[in-house]
Amino acid sequence: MSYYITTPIYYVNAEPHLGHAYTTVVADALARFHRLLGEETRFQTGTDEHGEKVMEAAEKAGLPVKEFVDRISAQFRRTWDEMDISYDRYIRTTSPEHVRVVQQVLQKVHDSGDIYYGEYGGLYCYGCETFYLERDLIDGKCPDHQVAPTYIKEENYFFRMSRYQDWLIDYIAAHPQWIRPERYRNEALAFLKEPLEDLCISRPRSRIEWGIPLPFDERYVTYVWFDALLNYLTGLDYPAGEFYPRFWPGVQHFIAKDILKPHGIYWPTMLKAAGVEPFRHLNVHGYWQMPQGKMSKSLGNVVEPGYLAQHYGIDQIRYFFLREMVYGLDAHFSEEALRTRINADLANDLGNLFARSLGMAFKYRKGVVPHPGVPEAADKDVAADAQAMAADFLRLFPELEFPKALARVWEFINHLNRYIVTCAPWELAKDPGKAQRLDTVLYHLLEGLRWLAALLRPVMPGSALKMSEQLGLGLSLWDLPLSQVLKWDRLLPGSLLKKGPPLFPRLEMEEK
RNA sequence: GGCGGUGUAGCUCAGUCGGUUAGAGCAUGCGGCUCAUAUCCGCAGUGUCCGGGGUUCGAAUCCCUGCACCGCCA
Repeated sequence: MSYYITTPIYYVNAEPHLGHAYTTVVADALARFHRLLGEETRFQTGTDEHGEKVMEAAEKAGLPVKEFVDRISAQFRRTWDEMDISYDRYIRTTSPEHVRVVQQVLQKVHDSGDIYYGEYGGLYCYGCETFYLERDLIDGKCPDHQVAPTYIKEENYFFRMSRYQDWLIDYIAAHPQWIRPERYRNEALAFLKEPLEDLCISRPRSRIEWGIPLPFDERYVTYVWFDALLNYLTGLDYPAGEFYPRFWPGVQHFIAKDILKPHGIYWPTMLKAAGVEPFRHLNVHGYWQMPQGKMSKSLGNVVEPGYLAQHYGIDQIRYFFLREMVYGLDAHFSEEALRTRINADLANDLGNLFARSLGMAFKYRKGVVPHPGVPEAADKDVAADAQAMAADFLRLFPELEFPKALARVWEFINHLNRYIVTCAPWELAKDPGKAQRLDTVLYHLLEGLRWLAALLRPVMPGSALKMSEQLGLGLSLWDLPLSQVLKWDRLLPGSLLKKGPPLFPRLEMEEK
């Protein structure tokens, strides 16, 4: 089974914020997870660069459109690089490959009769890029922009989305997990209770130039969503490239709830019309609620991922994202909550466990992994719990149950901390007759840490690597599929540990 | 206006098919340890499970209703 993991391509009319970062980190963690299991994995992100709003944003910035999109797209890419995002491909909708794919699909759907030419007149808001009905207006103005829309009548091309309504309803009904979590599946079904209208997929060039020309009518460019969604096919070099048959339809799309409609309705019907199998899952997540309410520029509470990463550390942010938000639900964001997680979970529990374990190994055994003796009950408990933790983690992670998966890992961390107190190695060290017992305890501790490093790799890649280095793990204990790494007693007695700075420095809570 | 969700400890949340004294983490208080990043371990709590009514031997859980907040659609 192969995994094709995607984030949305982010719209370049605004700079990267917390929400973009969350989607991207989740997708990255899952991609790393599948790679670790030795599964064929491909992960992609990128930017969506056409449409009227982008033109406007460029104008506002006083830049030629191309220059503007280059700049913002690069900014997104830099942010992901700073956050250790392991994308295999970075898609831009202005790239020639993408333009080619969009035109091919349009032509195909046109040829098969699912695109027709028609006339549409209505009240159009340029800000929303949408036609409005009288009843939707507030005081005759667009509800979002407070601007009176203009009546325009124009001829356009329409995609016969309505033709696939029943098919889509049946497909959703037959595949309960297809759109997940369930609340969003229900929302998609709610859309479909009303008759589906055909989708207007063109914009006249007289009005907007910044888009992909329709292959069958040069007077028009493609509607930005029809263009953007196809990036998922471009990323596999559809239709002739080698990736397409390898990775389609094993697709895991990750999106935030605001773009459920395009992904849950437009996209599957587009695929159906183009003769392409549906994706495997659409994974929809919620919003980060800010302390002052919704995140918005006017409130000045937009959080930049780059700032967080620099201030608190990449892995700290990644951990927080996955631990604090139940996938699919909204969650609260605050720097205070972040600091609390960092100190309580990372510095105190995990970081300190790691430091005290290695500290004792150096103090009592000169940094050499000892040979374990015959295990006692407490030791066997540790080994058994490690196995149980791994089993739970491996089950929960692909179900997107990140908080549960991590909480389970932390149960094991607590177990190891308790194990230390119970066995009291500092007492054993005082009695030469208990040398072998001390060896056994230290070995079990270090071996437990090795399992932690292995499992935390998708979540905190940088820290996991530091752990593996300090544990003296060679490539044979690290760069292998998890199934081979996760075997108790694999840590090699006699191998050398390495000292290092604290994995997760404790933050002072007073400072702000 | 229609549909849906949420409401549980000071805070953030878990509570499967209805079944003993309703749970976790953080914060708080007390005790223990000294290997460790003043960390760790143990103990202690505290609750009108949003209000009201109903079904049931038994309701945080099911039904009705009211309130509050949120989302989607129109």
